Amino acid sequence: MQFKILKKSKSSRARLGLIETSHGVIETPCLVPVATQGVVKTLDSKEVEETKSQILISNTFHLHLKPGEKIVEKAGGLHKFMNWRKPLMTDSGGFQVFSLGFGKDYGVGKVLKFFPGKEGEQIREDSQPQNIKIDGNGVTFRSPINGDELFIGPKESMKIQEKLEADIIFAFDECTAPLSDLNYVKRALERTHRWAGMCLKAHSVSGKTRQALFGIVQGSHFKDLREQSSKFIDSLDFEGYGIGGDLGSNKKMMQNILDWTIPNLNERKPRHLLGIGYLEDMEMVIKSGIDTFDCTVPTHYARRGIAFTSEGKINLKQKKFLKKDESLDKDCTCYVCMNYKKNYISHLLKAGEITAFKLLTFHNLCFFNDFVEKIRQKIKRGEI
RNA sequence: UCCGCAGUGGCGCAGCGGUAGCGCAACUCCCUGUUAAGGAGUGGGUCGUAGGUUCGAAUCCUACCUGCGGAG
Repeated sequence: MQFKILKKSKSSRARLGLIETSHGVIETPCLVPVATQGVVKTLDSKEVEETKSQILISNTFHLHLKPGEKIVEKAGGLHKFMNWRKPLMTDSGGFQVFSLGFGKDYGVGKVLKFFPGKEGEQIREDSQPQNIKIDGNGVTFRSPINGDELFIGPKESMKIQEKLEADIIFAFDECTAPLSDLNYVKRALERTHRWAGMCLKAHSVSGKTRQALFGIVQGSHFKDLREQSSKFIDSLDFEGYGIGGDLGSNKKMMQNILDWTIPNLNERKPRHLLGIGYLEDMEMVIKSGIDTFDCTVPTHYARRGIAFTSEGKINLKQKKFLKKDESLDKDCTCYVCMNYKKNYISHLLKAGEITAFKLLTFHNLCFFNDFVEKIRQKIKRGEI
């Protein structure tokens, strides 16, 4: 992998760049659609390409469980397996430490909402999630499929990701919950940092040099820890960075966290923001210096019946859309907007037809990719 | 014409003496490295009509209306 910076903004940390991989070139800043199980839900790979998506991210934990990395390896790697010829990332399974652990226990996401209600609850040092066990070597999960115990640590994650053969892979980390207290996060950060070293070592020994390994910065919403983590991860020999973990309880905090982190990272390496990507977050995130970011929102919300448009989100399940004989977005030129109307998509949703999800997923990805393209244009023109 | 069954929120039903619930639909909100075609909440009924019995009736009785089934 090679990263070339084409232009740096004079007014912010935004930059235009190219990430070159053996499966093609990505123009950054860039949205990374989520293909957890080796598929962007409801679309096939040809359709995803038609949404102008440049790179996808799949998941180590999910593909390890089903179908297992050996199957993917024998099929010729994930690109071939899913018939996706463009670049791919795999996430390390570190997010599942959170989502299947404390995230599940407390019913929270990585961006904390309604902080007042949950203020009393704190995850303290030495506490463990109910369903998984975290220790210095890694994490013991329970398979959501059959309840089997399964252990994933840095070495295991690397081994799985190498067999999956994505172009960019991530170090195994512990994504902490936003309710974690300072002492918990300190301990978790020590683990994540130790694991980062182990991942680098495991990956270099295996000789799979075609894959770029990115290290992940953690530290929750604590300034000292974010600074410490970004400096530490930068000191290691990663080819790029992921910024993960909880990102505070509001947009301002998210920006602060990026401001504490990004200045400490080598500017010649790409920076990926893990799991963030509401439309309203994008410009801020890019101005903070993020090159790529993945987010389930365009695809996930599509399956809730929601379309993103230039006039905001609309919920096509609402009865009123049965009477709207117009495209999802008047300015969008995607295949769905050129060929289908709100009334039909609304009808499909109400009839429980899966094609509704496909049309909405396709449009949302086009809309998000267009949105980022416009931000790239703004950087090019020197506007941000 | 007779006999039987049924009429309860938009729809489908439960309740069968102490002044109404459920599912679906509707509407609102939530989802940010996918446990996710998921979750939370709100509104809406003078219980076919008219009488009667009773302290009290959606619940018992009578008549009528409407629908379904059967007989002739």
